[in-house]
Amino acid sequence: MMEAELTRAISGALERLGVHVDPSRIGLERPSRADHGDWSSNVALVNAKAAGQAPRDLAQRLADELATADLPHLERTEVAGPGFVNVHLSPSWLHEVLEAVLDQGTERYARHDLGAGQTVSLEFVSANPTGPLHAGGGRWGAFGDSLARLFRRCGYDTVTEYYVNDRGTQMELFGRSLAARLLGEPVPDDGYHGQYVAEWANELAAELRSGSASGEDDLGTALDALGGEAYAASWGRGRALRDVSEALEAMNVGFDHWQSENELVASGAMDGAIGQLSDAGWTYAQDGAEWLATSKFDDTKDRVLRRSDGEPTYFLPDIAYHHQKFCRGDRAIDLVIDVLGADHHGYVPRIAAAMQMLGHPPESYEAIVGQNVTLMRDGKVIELSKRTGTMVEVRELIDAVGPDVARFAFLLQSIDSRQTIDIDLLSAQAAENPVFYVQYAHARIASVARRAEADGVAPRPPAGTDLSPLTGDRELALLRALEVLPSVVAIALRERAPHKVTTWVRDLAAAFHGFYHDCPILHSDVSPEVRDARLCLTEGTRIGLAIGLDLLGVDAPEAM
RNA sequence: GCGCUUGUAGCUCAAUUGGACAGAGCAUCUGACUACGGAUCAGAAGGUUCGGGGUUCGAAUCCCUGCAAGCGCGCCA
Repeated sequence: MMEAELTRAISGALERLGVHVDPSRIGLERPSRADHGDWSSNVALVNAKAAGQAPRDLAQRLADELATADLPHLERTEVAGPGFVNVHLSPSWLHEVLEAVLDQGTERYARHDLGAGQTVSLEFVSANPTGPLHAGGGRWGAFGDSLARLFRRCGYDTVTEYYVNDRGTQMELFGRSLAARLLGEPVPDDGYHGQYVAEWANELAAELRSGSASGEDDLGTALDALGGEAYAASWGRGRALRDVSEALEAMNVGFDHWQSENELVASGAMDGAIGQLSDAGWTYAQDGAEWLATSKFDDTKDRVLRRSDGEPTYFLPDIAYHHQKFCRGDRAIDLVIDVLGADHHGYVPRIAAAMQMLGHPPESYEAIVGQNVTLMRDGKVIELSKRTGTMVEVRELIDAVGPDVARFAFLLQSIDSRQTIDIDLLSAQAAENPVFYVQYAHARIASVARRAEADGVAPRPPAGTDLSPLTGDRELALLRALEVLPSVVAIALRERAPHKVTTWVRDLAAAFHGFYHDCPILHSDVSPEVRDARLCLTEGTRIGLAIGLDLLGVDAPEAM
């Protein structure tokens, strides 16, 4: 808001100086150093050459012109460094920010309409339904879910989805492994060897026994009666999905849509897609297989759609799936996003190519590729292996440290950077996890509110409280932190970087703890005017923390 | 070999995407209210932003190059 007014003022001042700059290209930022003012612009620096003036000269004339402009809260302007124009405002501008925070509350503050009228589909996790979710998968759950929350807060109609690869070789192997365990036979070499397979086989056995009329039939015939390995596979699919969804639910991650590959194929979507591709002339036959000319786009080579034995590769249903994501139900999706691990990045060019062949504009499909998680236990890397069955389940991680610590840990750093999680180290240091620092700030505020209510002073910050007493360094720092939230939300969305919210929420908590330490609120020697203003600031902070923690999918506790 | 991603304090990571003196948390050291919740606060120490060139008012960020790490390069998924 202030930013828009400043842009307008600078633009007007430049016009009066005869320098024409597109308002959208006027750079404005909040300086990191307090003595550089509240806002700073580098327009003079950037446009000096075009204006034919020395940067500092232009800056000085702009600063002078700006000083005479009708700009609310303006205290003074100055030129600094190579040609920055720094703007110093009176604290009243931050008091207005706090008023807006209190007025708009958790629902409306830092909410944008950037995506009004647009729909987005976000797919993430989509781990094969052949076992429990690996702890590394938690990163995609936390990231995808928080990104979806950012999209929603920015006004996008958002659908989250999980693709269930319940068809093909891996499912067959899974069913065979489960059946083998059930019958006490050796698990195939390339099958699933994890401990969970044995446990699930026991569950299946119990179901088979209780389902059979006599209760004594041998398991082999009971299983065969239901469909043998195929039944084991489909039973196992359901068992795995229940496990996965419960684990994600525990981390506060949910999906709007679970898309089964089997159902997709059965619906004829795959045939429709391949028909459309061949009609458009993008397919060709070679060596008995059917190919898609993805190299006509960014892909390095063409890809097989249908093997020479007639079976579709995984790629074909995937195309059909992505194609239909653009038109789920009765509404068109403007943007389809896949969140993928680095081990799948090679897959992006081919699916992007296929989407363009099907008539979707290039910018309507986006792949976010994140780095995988390395899991450690007591300082040693754990390689997950289907063969030996070694893995760490998210469930174990959540059980060990709790959902908030786990989720915060996943969202602590950029998705571009590799993440190492040592489950022992994280457990041992769970109490020092930064999430508690933030939650503690929220709980403290709740505690202050309770105390204030018990004391009968200002049950809640009354509207129209005079905020002008808020001029101390700690108070201003806290106000500044609050002021930034709307742009943090917008930037985090634009950069697809939920971790920026994590960084911000820690900053806000730090500013609050500092304020709380130095600025008594309810002490008897605090005047009612100061007390009320500080109560307002406290409530505003609570709103900011609640918004940030909600975006991160982490609880904002009233007490700890 | 080619491609994608990454390289920042002892460790784990940030850095308003080209801005001013690169910041936090752990870990180390030193301090702080008769507690509105000490799960807090203040201070100290810690840096050739992997090396080398370049672009410009200005580079951790962009370009070139070298080094190192992870991942990918199937009629597997």
